[in-house]
Amino acid sequence: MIRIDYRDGRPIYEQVVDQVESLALRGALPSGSQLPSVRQLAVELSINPNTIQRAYAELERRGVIYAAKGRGNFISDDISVLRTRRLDEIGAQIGALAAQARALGATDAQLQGWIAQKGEDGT
Amino acid sequence: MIRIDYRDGRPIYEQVVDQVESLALRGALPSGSQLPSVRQLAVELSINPNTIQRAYAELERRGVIYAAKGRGNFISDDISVLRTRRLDEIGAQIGALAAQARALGATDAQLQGWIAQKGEDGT
DNA sequence: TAAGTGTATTAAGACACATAATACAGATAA
DNA sequence: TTATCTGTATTATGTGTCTTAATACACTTA
Repeated sequence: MIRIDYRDGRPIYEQVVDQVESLALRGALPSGSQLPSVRQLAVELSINPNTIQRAYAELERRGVIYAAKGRGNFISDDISVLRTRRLDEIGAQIGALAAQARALGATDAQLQGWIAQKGEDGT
Repeated sequence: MIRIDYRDGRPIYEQVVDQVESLALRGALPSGSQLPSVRQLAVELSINPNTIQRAYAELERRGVIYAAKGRGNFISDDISVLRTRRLDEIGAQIGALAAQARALGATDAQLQGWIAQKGEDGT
């Protein structure tokens, strides 16, 4: 379900955070569904439980999951507001990149092409 | 000309690389123009010469500048191909972000709005 | 020759990341 | 109750990156 890429320069705990958040925001992990336990996921991914614990703590800080002592970690309700917040972040990033591109001489047509859907050209 | 932001989590040498590259690709630093010497820029920014040396080495590796032993560092010719390469990178990033946004339910109108020029609404 | 260039090396400290080994408290099923 | 799951906290250790520091050497130019 979750995969670690050791060629990726980012920390392991950050990769776990991003993947769980992505699955939750897309609805692949429904609200209330239980995540693997800290120790279990550590065994699955062959990494240290402390690293999983750090990832889960960050996910709880972001409101993506909640922890129930002795029971486990679960996907939060109110995922929709998190999805809206995430879309705002992506929009800000795209806006900044678009501004950079314009400063380098990119045309509107180029920008349009970059955000066009791929693999759905109707042929 | 170059500024270090210590609240920025990125390494100093990386900030120097990005800023010099940006100035060069925008034409603010014309081809052939001389950069501050390793020691001089280190004094200006109050950082270690080794850190500047590392930044300049990376800029040379990217083809943004070239080093002439005993003379100094200079902006490369052929900046245009670097600009094209950089635009390709930005395009790939925007494309990836756009795909993420669509997966979260973003509409075409939202995507259009994000890449629209800011501060030029003609009012 | 002297002063300024780039370049290379070695050492040290600070910090983040990850691992390892425990320990403790809460929840739950036998 | 007991056993075994859960989350959580702590301390120690190792590794790698970033940065500083102190030199040293080769090249260029006034």
